[in-house]
Amino acid sequence: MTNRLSAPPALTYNAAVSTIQDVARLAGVSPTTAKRALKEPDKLTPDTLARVQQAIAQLHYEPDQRAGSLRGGQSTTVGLVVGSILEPFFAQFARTASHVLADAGYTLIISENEYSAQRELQELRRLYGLRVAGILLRPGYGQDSQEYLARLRSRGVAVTEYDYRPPHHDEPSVMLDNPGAVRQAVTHLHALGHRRIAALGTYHPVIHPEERSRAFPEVMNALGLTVPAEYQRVTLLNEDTAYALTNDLLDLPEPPTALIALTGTQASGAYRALRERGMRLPHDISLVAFDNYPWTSLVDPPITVLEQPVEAMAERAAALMLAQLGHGTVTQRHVVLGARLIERGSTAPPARS
Amino acid sequence: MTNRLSAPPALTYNAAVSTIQDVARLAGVSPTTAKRALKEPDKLTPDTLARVQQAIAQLHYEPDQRAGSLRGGQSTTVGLVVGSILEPFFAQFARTASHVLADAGYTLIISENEYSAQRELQELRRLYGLRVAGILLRPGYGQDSQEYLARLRSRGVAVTEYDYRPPHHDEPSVMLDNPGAVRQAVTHLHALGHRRIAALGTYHPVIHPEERSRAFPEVMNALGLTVPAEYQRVTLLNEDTAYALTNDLLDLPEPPTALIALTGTQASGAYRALRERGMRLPHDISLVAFDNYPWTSLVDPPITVLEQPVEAMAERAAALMLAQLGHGTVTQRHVVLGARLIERGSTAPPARS
DNA sequence: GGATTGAATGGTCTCGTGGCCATCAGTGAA
DNA sequence: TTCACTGATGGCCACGAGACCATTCAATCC
Repeated sequence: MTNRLSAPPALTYNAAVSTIQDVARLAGVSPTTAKRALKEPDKLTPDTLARVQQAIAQLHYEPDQRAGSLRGGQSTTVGLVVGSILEPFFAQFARTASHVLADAGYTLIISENEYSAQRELQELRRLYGLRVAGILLRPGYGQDSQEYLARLRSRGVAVTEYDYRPPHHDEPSVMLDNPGAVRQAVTHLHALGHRRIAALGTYHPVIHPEERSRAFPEVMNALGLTVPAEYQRVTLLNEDTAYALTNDLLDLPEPPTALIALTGTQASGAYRALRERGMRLPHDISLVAFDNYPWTSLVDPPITVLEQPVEAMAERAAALMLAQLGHGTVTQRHVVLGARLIERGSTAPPARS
Repeated sequence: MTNRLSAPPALTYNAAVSTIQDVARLAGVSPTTAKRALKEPDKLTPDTLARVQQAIAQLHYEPDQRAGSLRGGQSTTVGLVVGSILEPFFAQFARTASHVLADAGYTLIISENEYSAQRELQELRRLYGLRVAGILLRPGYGQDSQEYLARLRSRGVAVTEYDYRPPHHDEPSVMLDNPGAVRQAVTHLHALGHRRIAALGTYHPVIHPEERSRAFPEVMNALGLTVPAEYQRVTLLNEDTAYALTNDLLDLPEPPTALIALTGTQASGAYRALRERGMRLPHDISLVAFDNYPWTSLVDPPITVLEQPVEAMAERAAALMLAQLGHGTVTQRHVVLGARLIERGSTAPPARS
């Protein structure tokens, strides 16, 4: 079991790869005719067609997509840039988009920017190197790649954005109705009697002008409530910062009676903090989480969540992409879909203190 | 906002795409020289090199990988076939493998077989259509694609298997030490005093000869324990069947005092069943789960798990792949890595009944 | 001083497919 | 009979980069 692996003898192997030329030779026709057996079979005599098909079957011929796309035409690959494939939102999005694109003959190439501008640029470069026909992008993480993206567009790469829409962008896009979702959460908590509500998000107006964080104070104000300044901390969107922020919020002299986690990842961090402090849901505090992640219905009590229509979002995004690639048309350039509030056990009226 | 999307005017756009020819023309050298500026810069006069680099920068030239790989050489893409990208094991595997391969200049194309033989064949075809240099495969789901896989190999596609190794396969492979992992779980429970232990797996000897299910009775026997026939039900590996099977096991006259879930997905189904029945862990029953999934440390009590070294597995698999593609060598064709038992709150001595 | 060497650069062909035009045989109408 | 037309098939070139060989020119050696 200690054999050395080395490069396979390419020549020997490649000899077994058959091309349309081989098919043509075996069938006794020209390459052009052989090709037509695949693309325009009705242009051939039934007899010729059968002969070519027989040759194709015998040689197990399968066209080389690289060569096909090289000659002027579009390539059959589409890139998908996600934040992290470990995140169920992105994984589900990738799966659904992949299905829709596969039905139209495209292959999805998934790449992660890992929430880093540098990585994003790197991944966009890689995708362009493969000459993808289009890119489905979750923008906003890598500010620096704006310029590069513009260049890609000018080179005929179709771009569709999802989940976030940067200001001044006019790419076709698919978005969640973030203000509406936040409103649902706040209204739900407000109706239960909560007044001191905090949202775990990022409030930085420039670096990451995240729609949900921006909407939260506005929605609160509309209900006659204010968000104390100490509830609005600028943080990143990951699990650890949500954990830390939750602890900080609960250490305040006037801690919130209800928490809204603006992403599924933050919900996980918040939940961990609550559990470690021995707080009981919903008695000691109420929690609403974005994203209907599997664990939210596994814990006790299950968490009240705002479910994003991930599959619908991916389907619409893929359709927008396909339209740009010349497959079908769509009427709406900018799609906005609503979230669904699923009431479970983590929300209840606040305890009387 | 109701503009119609259609195909971009390809000609206009393509005019903006620059090739090595354009670079050469702008720099006033031949295409060959221009190419050398990228591949063998030390072969050029500093003056010439600078001129070409200036042209490259000005035109934002980036090589077309398709064209490069078409000419005899290997392509720079590698396919990864996973069961489901929603499964954290696969997602983590994909991420790590992607990193390792990217460092060697390869792009990973992820595709899901969704545990279906038909889908797997379809995906393998698609990958071959793109002429990937190699395929990282979780085999065993699609029995039918064996033949196709052999054909791919004979066409020079490198194949590396992970997570499961079908009998009579000699592909380079990376496996978990499944018997050893099962032994760790059983030994742990045995030491706590458990005797009636059940494992959620699939015991079918032909359809899916899964190593873990096969190892379980053997490990039990080695400890002088037997597995009752009614504990060994043939099931699929998904969440719902694990849920149903758990309920069935607990309805038996002599229910197990400890459960081992042989996959992370089955653990989730089992946990759901236990919680719905109001059973308290670890008082009423003990639970050990394969895979250290995020939710297992989020629930109360956290679950005792067998952690797979996913990143190490992916790194080794990617290294095996790279070795076959001629990048570096490895000494071990078949890698087996051990699991780590993480004792948490879901296991304890059985209650005296 | 002519031959030799080697560095620097250029020319040409190839990969597998798609697009376009050419060819050829057969058919029907003027 | 001839011509226009159509259906079936073939020839040729382009796509963009890489491999390999050819060429040029200057420096060096005997």
